[in-house]
Amino acid sequence: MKDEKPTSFDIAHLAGVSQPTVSRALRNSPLVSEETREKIQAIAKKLNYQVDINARNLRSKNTRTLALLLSEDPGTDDSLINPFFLSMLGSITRASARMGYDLLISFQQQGVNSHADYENAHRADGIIFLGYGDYITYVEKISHLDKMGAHFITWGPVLPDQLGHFIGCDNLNSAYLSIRHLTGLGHKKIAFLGIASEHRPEFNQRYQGYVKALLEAKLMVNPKLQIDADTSEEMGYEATMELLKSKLQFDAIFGASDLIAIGAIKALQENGLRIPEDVAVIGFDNIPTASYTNPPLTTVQQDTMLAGELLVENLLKLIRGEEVDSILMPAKLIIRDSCGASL
Amino acid sequence: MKDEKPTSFDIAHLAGVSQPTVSRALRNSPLVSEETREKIQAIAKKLNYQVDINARNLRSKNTRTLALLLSEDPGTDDSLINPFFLSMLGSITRASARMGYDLLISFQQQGVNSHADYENAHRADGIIFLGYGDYITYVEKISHLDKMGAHFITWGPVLPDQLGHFIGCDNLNSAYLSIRHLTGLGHKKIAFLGIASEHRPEFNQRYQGYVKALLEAKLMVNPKLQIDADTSEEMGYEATMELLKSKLQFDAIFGASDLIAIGAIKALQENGLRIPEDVAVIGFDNIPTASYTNPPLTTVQQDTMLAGELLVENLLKLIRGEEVDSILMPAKLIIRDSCGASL
DNA sequence: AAAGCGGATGAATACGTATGTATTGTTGGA
DNA sequence: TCCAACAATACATACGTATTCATCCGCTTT
Repeated sequence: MKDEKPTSFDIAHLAGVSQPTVSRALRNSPLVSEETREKIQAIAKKLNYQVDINARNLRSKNTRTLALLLSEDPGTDDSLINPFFLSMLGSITRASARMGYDLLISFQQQGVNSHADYENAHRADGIIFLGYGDYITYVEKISHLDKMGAHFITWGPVLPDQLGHFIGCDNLNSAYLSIRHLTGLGHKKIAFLGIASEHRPEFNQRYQGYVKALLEAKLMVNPKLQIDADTSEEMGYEATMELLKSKLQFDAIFGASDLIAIGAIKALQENGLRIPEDVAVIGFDNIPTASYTNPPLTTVQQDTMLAGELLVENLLKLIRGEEVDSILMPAKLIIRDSCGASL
Repeated sequence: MKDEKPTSFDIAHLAGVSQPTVSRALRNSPLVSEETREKIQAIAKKLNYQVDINARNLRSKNTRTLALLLSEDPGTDDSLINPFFLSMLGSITRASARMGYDLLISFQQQGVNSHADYENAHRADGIIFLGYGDYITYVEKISHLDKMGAHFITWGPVLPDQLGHFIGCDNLNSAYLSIRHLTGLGHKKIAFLGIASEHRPEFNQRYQGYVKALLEAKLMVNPKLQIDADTSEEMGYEATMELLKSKLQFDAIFGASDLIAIGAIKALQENGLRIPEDVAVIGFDNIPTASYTNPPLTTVQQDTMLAGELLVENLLKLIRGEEVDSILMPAKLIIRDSCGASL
C-alpha cells in the first residue's frame, strides 16, 4: 500500500486511455464522454488518487492558497496572540475554506523580504495582512509587493493616498462615540492609553476620535493624559501605574484595546480605586474576556465574522482582476458597567 | 517590473552560466566556485528572484510545509474557536516558523478523505491534529493516513493500542488532582460537566480521574451527576440548568473545560447561588478569561508553548524517519477563589 | 456517395527546478 | 612528457500535470 503515489499515467494505463483524458475526466471536462469519465473516476477513487498539487500548480500557475500574515512579532517569550486577531483568524480560516482555498499562516517578520514574497514564490495567490504591525515596516513591505504586482489586502484603517486595499473598522468614529459616552456621563479628565504615533495608525485614529469628542464637549485636551501602551495586559498595567505616579487628575481611562484596559483595571484596583466610581474604564475590541472583568468592560465590538469574509472575498476579487473598494466597517459600542452606565 | 517572474534560466543567461549552476549556487552547493556563486547570488538579488516553490517541490518531493487540522467543526454560526486551541495554534505557528516550515491551517471536516489527504496531495510533509474532535471519525481518518504511510502527530491523550504518535496532557491525573483538591476542602457531592463517552477521550480520561479521586475519598459516584456538555459556554450553562432542574444535591462542579465551567458559573449565579460558598467550581485549560471570572476560576494549566514546540519537533523527526515516543505532559493546578481555597 | 462536421481522444509539449552523468580544463606526479 | 585526478561546469532528463493541436471515426447533409 505504501508503494508509490499513483499518477494520472497509472490511471490512464488501467483505464486504457491517455493521460490527458484522465486529467480532463477528473476535472469534469465536457470534452470527455460520460462513460469514460465515470470509468476513470472510479479507478481514481479505488487507487486513492490525489492530484499532485505541486505539478498542478506548476502547470497552471496558481495555488488555491492564501497567505495570512499576522502582524505581531512573536518574540521569544510566551506572549499570547491578541485575542482579537485570533478571532479574525478563525473567521478568515473558515471563509477561505468555504471558497476552496487553503490558508498559510505566518508572522510578519523584521526583514522586508523574508515573508513578503509568498506570492512571488508561488506559495500563495494572495496575501492578507492582519493588522499593520509597525506601520513604517509595513509600508516598505507593501510598496515592494505592489511593485511585484502581487495581490494583497489589509485589515486596518483606510489611510489617505495609501497603496493597496483595506478593510478596517471606523476607528475614529468608534473612539469618538466611546468618549462621547464618557463625557455624557459627566467624565471630564479622560486618559488615553495607547501608542498614538505614526507607527500605529489604528491607535492614532482612535486618538483622533478621542480628541474630537473632547473638543466637542469643550474639554481640555491634555497630552500628558496620553500614555504609550501596546496591546497587552502588562503594557496597560504599566501605563496606568505611570499615570498614577504622575499625580495627574483623571476620572476615566480609554484603553486603545481591551487588553490595555484590562491591565488598567488591575492597576487601578490594586491602588484601591473603585471602578467606575473613582475611575471609569472603556476598552476596544470586545474580546471574550471583556465581559468577565470586574466590573464588566464597556468596549467597542467589531464584526470579525463579517470582516474575515470580506477580506477573503475581496482578495479573491483582486486575484481575479476585478475592481475592489476599500471598506470601512461600522462598529458598535457595548455598554457594560465599567464606565458607570448603570449608575 | 511586473513582467514575468525571473527564472533560474534568466539568471543563468545573465551570469553566462548554465541553469544547473544557478540552482547549485543558490543552494550554496560546494560544487560551485565561490566566485561564480557570488556573482549568481548578486544577480538573483537584483532581480528579486525567488525559487518557484511548486517546481522545487515537484522536483524534490517535499514541501517544507506542515498542515494543522483543528478539530472543531466551524458550523455556520459565529461560534468562536476554543481559546485553548487558539493558544496552541499560536505556539505551533511559531515553532514551525522557527524550523523553517510553513503552516497550512484547516478544520477537520466530516468527510473522511476531504482534508486527510494533505500529505498525499503533496501539500504538506506532515500533519498535526489539534485534538481528536469526534474520536470515532478521527480513528477512521488516521487509519487511512497510516495506510498511506503519511506522517502525522496528534495533540490528545495517549490511548492504548492506538495508531500514530501523541502528545497530550495527563488528563486523568490532572483531573484527579483537581477533584482531590475539592474533596480536601470538604466537598462531597461533585458534579462532572462534560461528555464522558468514547467520542471524547480527553473528557473521558478526566472523568476517570474524577472517579478515581472520589473513590479514594470514599465518596459515592453518582452517574446522574455527570451531565454531557461540549466545550462552549452555552453548553456549560445549559448543563448546569439541567443539573439544577434535576433537584439533585451538589456542592461542587468540575467543568471538563474552562468554557464549560464559565457557563456553569453564569447559570449558578443567575439562580442565586454563591460561588464558592454554595457551589465550588473548577475548570480545565486555564484560558485567559479564567482569571477574570467572578470569582476567579480554579483550573488546570497546560504548557501550550512547550506542547506546540514538541508537536512540531516530533513531527519533523517522524518526517526524517526517526523514532519518536508519545509524550504525556504534566499539568499544573492553578488555585483561585472559585472553589473556596481562600476560605 | 462524397463532403463536411463535430465529438472524443491521443500526441506533443511546457511549467521551473534539481540532480545524475558527461565534459572540459588544469594541475600534479611519475 | 604523458596520464591520472580533480575541480568546475554543461548537458540531459525527470518530476506530474494541463493544454494546444492534431487525429480519427461516425454521422449528417446535399
